[in-house]
Amino acid sequence: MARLPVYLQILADQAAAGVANISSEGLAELAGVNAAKVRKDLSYLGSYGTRGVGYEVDYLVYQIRRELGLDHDWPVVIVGAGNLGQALAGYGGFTDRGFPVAGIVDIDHDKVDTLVGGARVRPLDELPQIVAAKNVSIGVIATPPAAAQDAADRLVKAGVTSILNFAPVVLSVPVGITIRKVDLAVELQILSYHEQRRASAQGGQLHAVPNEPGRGVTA
Amino acid sequence: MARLPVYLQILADQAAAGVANISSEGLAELAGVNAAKVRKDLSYLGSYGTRGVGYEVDYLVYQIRRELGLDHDWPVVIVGAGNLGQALAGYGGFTDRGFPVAGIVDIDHDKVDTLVGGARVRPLDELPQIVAAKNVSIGVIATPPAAAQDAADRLVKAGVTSILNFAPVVLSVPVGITIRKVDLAVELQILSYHEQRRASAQGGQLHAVPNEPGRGVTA
DNA sequence: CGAACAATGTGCACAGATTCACAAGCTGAC
DNA sequence: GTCAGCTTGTGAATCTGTGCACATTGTTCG
Ligand SMILES: NC(=O)c1ccc[n+]([C@@H]2O[C@H](COP(=O)([O-])OP(=O)(O)OC[C@H]3O[C@@H](n4cnc5c(N)ncnc54)[C@H](O)[C@@H]3O)[C@@H](O)[C@H]2O)c1
Ligand SMILES: NC(=O)c1ccc[n+]([C@@H]2O[C@H](COP(=O)([O-])OP(=O)(O)OC[C@H]3O[C@@H](n4cnc5c(N)ncnc54)[C@H](O)[C@@H]3O)[C@@H](O)[C@H]2O)c1
Repeated sequence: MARLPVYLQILADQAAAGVANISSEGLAELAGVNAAKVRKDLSYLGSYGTRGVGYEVDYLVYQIRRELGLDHDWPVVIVGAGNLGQALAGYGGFTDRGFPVAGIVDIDHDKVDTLVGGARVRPLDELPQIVAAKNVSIGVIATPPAAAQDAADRLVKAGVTSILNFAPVVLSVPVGITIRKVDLAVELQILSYHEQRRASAQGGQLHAVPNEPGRGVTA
Repeated sequence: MARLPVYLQILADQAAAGVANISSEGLAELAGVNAAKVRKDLSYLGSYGTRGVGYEVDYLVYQIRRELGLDHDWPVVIVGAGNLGQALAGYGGFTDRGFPVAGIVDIDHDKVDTLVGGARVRPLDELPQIVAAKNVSIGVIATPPAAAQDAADRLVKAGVTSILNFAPVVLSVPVGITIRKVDLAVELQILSYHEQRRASAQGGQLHAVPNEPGRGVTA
């Protein structure tokens, strides 16, 4: 399930805050979902909650980590050292969460050998060596859209089996390769869609939002 | 539906490439989804496809734009001018797609008045003025996790009704506010989950991927 | 020890999304 | 003008995911 990472993050927070046990209801509240859903999800792990008490936070963290394959690091290679690639490479949050940056490559010779976030940008040609040396299986594409397919092909050829794509294009990859796309413009368009409906819902006055009668989350 | 933006992007590409008509099957192929799904989605727009021919690309683009509320610009305000905030502000792709950056604010006085991507960083206090002056209804949160809830509260108070959140925390907002979260670590964890399953699927040898026997997309 | 209590795990019903299959409709060629 | 060939639009079957409700089980306190 795609909700496990969310639980994991919340549980890690709670553990850090010294919480030892949590009920499905408590976790559901924090995650903004239904309590029954939480129990179903956790029971899928063959999980061990204690009736009358709840779940032991530490053990749950361990279980989810194990299920997600986070019991060891997954080095990541970034293709494209532009605006976004640099922000990603310079961001410490990935290493903390088990995704160290094994390398970042760029086709532009002016960018090669510059430093971003502690890593030196390497030429695109060295991608296979980086992948092989660090046993990388996850690649991140942060190139312009026109170059994204080429980047994907190179990653696959180098041996990467999972790709996270930030370029707003649909990539074509061999079967067996897992690919996920993060398109920020799409996210904004979904928001504008909601704004649109909000505006055209009778009355049409903007910014007239019923405030504070209960805090909820609109998924 | 959350697929409309994807169709829109593909159709815009096709239009730019000079394609005048497209069949549901063609579009489905490009979007990596089922053809019947495409037809259902488009028929929801009360759309006009021509039997025997397909859909007129330009008109479809117009229809989807209209449905998504993209017939006019939606100015966006960014809270937090760090790594990510700067990358977002400096990225031209948003303006091109109808989401100009109305302003970017930061709590750090050292960052205020610096230039990022053509915009000058403004102090956090000026958020209400920016929102009011440009009639902003979409806010983007690019602050550290600990400050994200505060940023959300300020955005809501200033009159923003939709929020895109990059901080890895679950935000609590009044009902009526639309919120979407983009958590890159979650995306990576989902990839590692697939890697995990790949590795533990009998055999366990990494990087042994059946190459090129048909190019598909693993959603 | 036993009873009240608390919270899990799951059967079941329901709602929404997905896919299939096919009738209806348009186009173009002969 | 008619017919063959495509392609849409949609009814129906199916699948997936969600949420309720409750029996079950462990805990705590008298
Ligand atoms: N910057 C953002 O905030 C943002 C937001 C949403 C989407 N995106 C998308 O992310 C991608 C990168 O954006 P950006 O702002 O960093 O662009 P950018 O132009 O700043 O950086 C692109 C980098 O990729 C390099 N490059 C070009 N072709 C390459 C190739 N074949 N192999 C390797 N490297 C290559 C370029 O030299 C450049 O350094 C784009 O597709 C963009 O649409 C960016
Ligand atoms: N950089 C990335 O690639 C990346 C990737 C994934 C997630 N994120 C998330 O995005 C967020 C920002 O990341 P970053 O790398 O840009 O961090 P950063 O530390 O570089 O920047 C954060 C900025 O927010 C400002 N800030 C702090 N408190 C504020 C407040 N209350 N109001 C307004 N501004 C405030 C800080 O002054 C700073 O300039 C973080 O939550 C991070 O987890 C970043």
